[in-house]
Amino acid sequence: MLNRNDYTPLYVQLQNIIRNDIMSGKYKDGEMIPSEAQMMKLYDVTRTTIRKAVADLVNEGLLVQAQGKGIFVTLREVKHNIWNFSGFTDYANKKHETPISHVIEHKIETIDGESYLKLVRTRGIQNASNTSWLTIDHSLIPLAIFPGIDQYDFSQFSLYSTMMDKYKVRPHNAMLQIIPIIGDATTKSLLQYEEDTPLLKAVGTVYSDDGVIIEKVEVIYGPNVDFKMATTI
Amino acid sequence: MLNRNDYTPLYVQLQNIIRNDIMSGKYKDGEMIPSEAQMMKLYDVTRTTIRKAVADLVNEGLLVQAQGKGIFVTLREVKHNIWNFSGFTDYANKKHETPISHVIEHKIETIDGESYLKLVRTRGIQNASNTSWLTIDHSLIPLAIFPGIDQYDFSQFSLYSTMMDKYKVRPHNAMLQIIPIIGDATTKSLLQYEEDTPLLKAVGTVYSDDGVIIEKVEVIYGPNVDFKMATTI
DNA sequence: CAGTGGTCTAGACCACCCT
DNA sequence: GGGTGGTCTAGACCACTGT
Repeated sequence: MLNRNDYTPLYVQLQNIIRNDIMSGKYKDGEMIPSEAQMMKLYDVTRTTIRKAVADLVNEGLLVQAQGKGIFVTLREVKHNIWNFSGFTDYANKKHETPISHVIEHKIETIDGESYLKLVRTRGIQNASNTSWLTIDHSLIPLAIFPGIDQYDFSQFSLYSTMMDKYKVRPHNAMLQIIPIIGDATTKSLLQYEEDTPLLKAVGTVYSDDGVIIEKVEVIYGPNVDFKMATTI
Repeated sequence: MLNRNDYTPLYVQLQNIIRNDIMSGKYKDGEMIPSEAQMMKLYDVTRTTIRKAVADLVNEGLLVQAQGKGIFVTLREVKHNIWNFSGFTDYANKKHETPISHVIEHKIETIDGESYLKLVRTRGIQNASNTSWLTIDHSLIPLAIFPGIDQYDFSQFSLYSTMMDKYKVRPHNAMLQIIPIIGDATTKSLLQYEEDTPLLKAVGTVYSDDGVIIEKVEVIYGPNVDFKMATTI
């Protein structure tokens, strides 16, 4: 039942109840769950609260609503919409998820006489019980522009926040190429999937306001990541 | 302004207005749009309606809301797109190549009580001696908006030119999702490649100035197409 | 017809952010 | 403090679905 003294919003509590009922098998795939009117009585909240809870679950892809029929369970892949470079952390927070980074590689590398911090990370979100890894990021950060940036621990701190806060350099735009790939064994194990699902990789360069290259980046997106964009024609 | 006699829900009308204001550059990337309270006065609807409109656009990834701050545009504008929807013809001409279209399917189809022209084409460029096919396009064009558009031969005429010239409807913006796929046998034979190279597919919706859906589109890009973009962070 | 979700109104109180 | 979004209440009328 709902706890009105809890600081957790009622609609979140309600979502958890519904999610649980689905996961525990009380409501099975394709089956109808109680109608909005029934849930109003059942949980003693208004329809707005019910609809907010349901709308979010519809958005997650766990439920579908059909006018005149009811609310039905549709178990399928949960898709996320982050192709953004701009802030994995922001994205995760917005979704009420906890962002996680794991540093795989962190070393200084010299390429064509230039020193870079090479950073390889996996990034994901952690909810309640389990962690899902979403991307593998390879970054090269020029030490000439960010001297000493190799001291920071980027499993804890956001790369872009550090650039802005400590170096007063703001990532501004990026040139990217999108490439479809078949993940190799390492990729599969890092992103925890099995089949030969093709993935997306973005390869490109990130520039500051001044047009200086501040990062060369390569991001592999896992099978659960949605890559959405808007464009003018 | 909103039209209360229109059968279109107010929040949809509102979404179209906001989407348009973003696409037209009235609200720029990163900028704040009017607050919920301001929009209540501006459009004379309740906050619920505003919030519904905004919530959907947040979900589309066009806006973000920040408590205590406001509603902000997060348009990741694609500036250079080799793959553009805006006119395969234009693109080819710019490259001094001759564009070619081949119509594979051209028929009327009814989906959910709506009639559409279903158009499947392969498109490519022809230079000197040989032709290379670059994309496979699936389009659904609503006949309610383009009555009689099925009479035109789209191996000869550009779809968008026809829309503009004959129907005075201008494609304005698109919402797309990019998906990596493995081509099936048909795809391989149409795009003339052999190996199990993964390809890119764009699935989305094209809107006119008025926010009306004028095309549902699915484009498969062949192995020779570069998918590049520039974006602000 | 009764039951379902879809839309909308008119309020209320709160937590958060900035100055 | 004043403005912002976040949550919630208590209604209303409508369109759609099934029997």
